[in-house]
Amino acid sequence: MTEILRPIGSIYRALDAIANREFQQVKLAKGQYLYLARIAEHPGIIQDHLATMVKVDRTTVARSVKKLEQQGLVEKRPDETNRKIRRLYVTEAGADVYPLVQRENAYSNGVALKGLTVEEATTLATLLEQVAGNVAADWERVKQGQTRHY
Amino acid sequence: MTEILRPIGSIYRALDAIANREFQQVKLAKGQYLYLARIAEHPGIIQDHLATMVKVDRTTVARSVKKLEQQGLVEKRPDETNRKIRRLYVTEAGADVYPLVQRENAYSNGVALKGLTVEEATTLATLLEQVAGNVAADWERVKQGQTRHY
DNA sequence: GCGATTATGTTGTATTTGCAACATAATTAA
DNA sequence: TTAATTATGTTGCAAATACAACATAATCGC
Repeated sequence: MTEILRPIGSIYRALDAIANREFQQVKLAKGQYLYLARIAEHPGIIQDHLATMVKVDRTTVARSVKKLEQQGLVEKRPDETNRKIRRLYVTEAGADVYPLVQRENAYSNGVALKGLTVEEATTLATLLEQVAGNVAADWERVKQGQTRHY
Repeated sequence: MTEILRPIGSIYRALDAIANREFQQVKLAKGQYLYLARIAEHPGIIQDHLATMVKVDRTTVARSVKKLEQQGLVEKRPDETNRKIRRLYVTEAGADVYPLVQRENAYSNGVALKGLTVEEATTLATLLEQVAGNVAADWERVKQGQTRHY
């Protein structure tokens, strides 16, 4: 069978390391750029959904978002009707940092796609979305404690 | 520009989390499956090259491999001519664990490719290899301390 | 309506991770 | 040959990460 996991791993680890290093300049800790961007793009999202969206452990997201809050980049607001959830929004300061994240990500994306035609890039994106969909279900199952049987 | 980084991130984090969880059964700590597999496939590889290959920080690889050694899954042998490097090999115990890593990875790969035709999978793999190549150079530059200019 | 289950959030704790900084062998340059 | 640079390896340390366990609000099933 065609192997796709290894190049995906290489691409991810390389670009994630670069991103984390770059964002130290704006005092973002490892991983925080991910959450900041998603919150900026999905105002009012709650932590658990954020975790599911990015596929990171709930408790990791919880602590990282708490830190974003302490840094004044994100705020948690109570919901009108649901007393348990806290909705997430970027603050003004957070809104200032977000474009830097976008710019870095766009740059990395450009590096990644260098030498591919527009059609190739589109094909790649489409196939990756499909794969991401396939994998999401498995992740949620395992996160809920189910074990695989080979 | 077409966005490919996010699905790649989702796929990676989801499958990496699953893999790490599965491999707890064979007492592999987070990340160790990566190194064990590469050492099994490249007998005699040295730590630094392993780090470059998988795109993980040198010092992280160093500690993870040290632990593999302490667990008796990998051994470090001196080189004939070079007194500094230590060549890595899987032990018999390590050779027993390696197929389990292969099996899990193959399973995940299958989940990932579900619903894609053989041609689509091949296309995807080819494009991903190209992207991985593009990204590798950037990673090494940043790891050597060079900063990007946007 | 009420009990059971699920969803959401938090904290404790052990571990991995990665940047700095260092040590020294090997290689390159002069 | 020797000095400078690079390659390889390690350790200190601060921080992120993730599993387990818990708390409680919300929702579901009856």
